[in-house]
Amino acid sequence: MPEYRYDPQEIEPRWQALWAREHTWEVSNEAGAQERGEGRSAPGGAGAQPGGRAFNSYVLEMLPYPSGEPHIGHLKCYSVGDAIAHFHRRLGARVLHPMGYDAFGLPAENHAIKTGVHPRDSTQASIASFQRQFRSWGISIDWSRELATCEPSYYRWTQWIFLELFRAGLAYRKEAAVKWCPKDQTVLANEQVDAEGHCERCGALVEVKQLEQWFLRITDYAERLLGDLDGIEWPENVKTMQRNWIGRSEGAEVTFRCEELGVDYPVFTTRPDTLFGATFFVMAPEHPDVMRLAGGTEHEQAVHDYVNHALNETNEERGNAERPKTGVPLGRTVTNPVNGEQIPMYVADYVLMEYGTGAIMAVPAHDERDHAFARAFGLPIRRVIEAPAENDDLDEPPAAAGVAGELPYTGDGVLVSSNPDFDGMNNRQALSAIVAWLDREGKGHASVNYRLRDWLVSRQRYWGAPIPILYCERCGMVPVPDDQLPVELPDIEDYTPKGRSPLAAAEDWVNTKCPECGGSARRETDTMDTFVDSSWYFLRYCDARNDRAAWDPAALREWMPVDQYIGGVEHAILHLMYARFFTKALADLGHVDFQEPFQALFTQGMVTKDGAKMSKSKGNVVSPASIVERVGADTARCYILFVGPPDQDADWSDDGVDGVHRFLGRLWRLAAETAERAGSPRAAASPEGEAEGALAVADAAEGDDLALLRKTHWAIDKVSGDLRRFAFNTAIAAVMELLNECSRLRDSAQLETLRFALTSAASLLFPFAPHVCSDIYELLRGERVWEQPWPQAEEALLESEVYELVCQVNGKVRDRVQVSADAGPETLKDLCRAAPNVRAHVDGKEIVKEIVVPGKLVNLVVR
RNA sequence: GCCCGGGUGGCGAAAUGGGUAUACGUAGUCGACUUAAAAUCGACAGCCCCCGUGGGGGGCAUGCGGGUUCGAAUCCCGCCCCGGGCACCA
Repeated sequence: MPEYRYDPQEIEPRWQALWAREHTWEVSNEAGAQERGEGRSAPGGAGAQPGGRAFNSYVLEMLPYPSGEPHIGHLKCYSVGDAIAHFHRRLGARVLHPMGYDAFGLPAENHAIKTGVHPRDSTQASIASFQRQFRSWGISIDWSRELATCEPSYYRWTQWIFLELFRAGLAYRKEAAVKWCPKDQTVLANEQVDAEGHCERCGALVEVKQLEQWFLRITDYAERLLGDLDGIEWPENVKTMQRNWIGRSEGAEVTFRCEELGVDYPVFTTRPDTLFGATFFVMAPEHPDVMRLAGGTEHEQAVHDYVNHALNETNEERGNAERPKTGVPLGRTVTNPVNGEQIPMYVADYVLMEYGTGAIMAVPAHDERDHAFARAFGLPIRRVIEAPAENDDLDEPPAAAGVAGELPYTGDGVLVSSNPDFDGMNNRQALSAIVAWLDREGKGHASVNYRLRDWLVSRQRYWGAPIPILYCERCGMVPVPDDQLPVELPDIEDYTPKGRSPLAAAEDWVNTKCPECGGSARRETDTMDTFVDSSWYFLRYCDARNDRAAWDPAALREWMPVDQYIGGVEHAILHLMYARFFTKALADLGHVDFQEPFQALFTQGMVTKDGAKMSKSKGNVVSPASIVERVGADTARCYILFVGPPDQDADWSDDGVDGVHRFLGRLWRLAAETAERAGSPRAAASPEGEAEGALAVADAAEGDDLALLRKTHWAIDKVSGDLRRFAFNTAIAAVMELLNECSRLRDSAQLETLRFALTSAASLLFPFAPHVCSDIYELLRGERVWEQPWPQAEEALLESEVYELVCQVNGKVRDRVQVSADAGPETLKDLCRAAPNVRAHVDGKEIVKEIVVPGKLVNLVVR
């Protein structure tokens, strides 16, 4: 017998070449279009589509940001996604599984600043490297739909969407505070400012500057973004993160009036029940009225200094809730609308301009922050809620609400020292009553507030999609007409930002004609946040080569929403929220007819080395290319899925990789030897009826043949179930068990049985190790495994006519006996009592209870 | 501080609805093949104790302490540790 050597370096390129040559993983839109109206259905399970009718499935991994080479996290993400894509195909789906690149962004631009290499060139080089490696991993991608967000043919439509949002009032300009380096004369991204507030490049103290910025009105969608989370199959932790980010709070808006200036100041509060305990009023340093209020008072200078200082603090400093409260009086008072009291006004940095109205009523008795401020400034603290007497019943307040007698008390209780109408009332009832009263008096109303802020999308950067807006001296802000899109990014020499976007220096490009009046106009020089590019790419894949529209609605109807989205949990908030927002906005504009882009989401865990995140500085980076070169892509992919549950972090171990490599080698060698023995050489297509042949074996099977058949069907059942719950690690373990059984019985079982078992192993392992399994399937059957339906487990072979009954005494296993599968409870009890070691433990004692779990165990309770 | 994950052999892990804890893989030990090694193949293997040639028996083990149950890694209560997210959001 010849010696067989498993050689992935020979096997893998051979199959990759075939898939490329035959465009195996490409799907057209037309075929599906004919089936439209059949109703889409998720692959609920093998045989979910009786009659084998094709259904559509869109399997998508988050598109990579092409920088350098793919890392191990990419390998994990695409190994998971490809396994799902293959599984869906074999269940009968037409699978859309595309690839693209999130190709605009800061790293390429910073690289350009350092080296002068155009971002387009470095990005293109990186994309080439990603393409090469994805092909070398054998990922089943429909390359005909490939895209990069930096191509004009793509960002033309990014710009079109921006203008659609603009025309709908969802994109707008507003002054906003940005980080500004006075020495470099440039706007800085938050990441470019160090913890102490210095410019990363020159070390100068960074200032805050108000500049006109572009925003997208995502806050209009807060309620829908929150509510629609209930209808999608996402991990609970991701939903929770989005809910927290949206941060819905119910409460009331209440108006406090400054009589001296005759100005009303509304505040938002979640606790209108504590209104009678408001003893002062605080405004954020950014509040536009602060200087006007302090003007002419003895505090004017102090307020000026305080505000200046506060505005120049870093987010880290401002955000630290632990540090002592600071602030200064404004020298004015406002009227508390519920009792007419004049309460003093302050400015303090613990109040945020971005939330609510930028001003708060302070209730020091029932809010920890207000309490701390009142203590620091010697302000009155008035208790208006009395905690329930004692925690002597089940309704004890949560520990977080504080101890009953102490202040601040944030729990529930009974209103006191408020007003005869409300005193004695439970605070939750009083809350509604007070809001109703405010409403009647015109002094307030119920209100909902969100933590979510509008999305700042303009960047003073070069390597992004230009914002397609013109500024005409006569007509003002003018959108670039659709027929003039894309607004192409001009080539420039100097990428360093100088006060404005680097694009501002391209005078020829900036100066243009107004499409409305023909007069001179200037282009917007800011570019878009790269998150805009990635907020709609999944739509473009459905119709990637359309040059007349962003997509044909029919194409979206065929594929959207994405059936299974896969990516890192680090995108739980921003990308996934923005993509949902775009989808809803586009639905409102009539461009799509669904509300959620991603029906199901899977978030994969991180891959670490020696327990630490891989990083160049730590020198613990494992490069996928080196692994593939050493042991092949099948091993790399299987290992990353075998090492543990894919949603959890996994630590890379070279020993583990070798183990999986040995396993694939054993499988391939045994298959090759078996093929040789069976005289079924490669490419000589085997005769019809192979599967029936195996079944014929099943009918008559006994002994080792039956054992091997049973193991095979057990594995089919196990892997099918495991794939549905993303338990790839146990699926692979099940195929390992099957192979171990094959090895054990290789000489005692019939050749046909062995061939059937190995064919099944290859079929089941194919979603994880496509090359070697294609090779094995061809060796044993002369057929293409990816064209075969997913195997079905025979019910009859999943059950055995005997099993091992566990015999327990007082819950401890004392013996095991072989019993017939159809034995009744009484028989089982008898057999258990008769077991030798059970008798030893029962002897001389009284059996008080007998528990029977048919198919599993009998437990005798003795005294 | 708040909200999520997680804690099981030397290591990665499994146990899918309360029912045989430790599947599978690693590293390890022993054996076969070999002049030798690697590779490959086969066997053993949670910890402790007892009897014994083979083999068998008992006790203890799923972060810690309680509880529910015939029976708990799994459910409940109270803690400890590790990782992640949010964090002055009124």
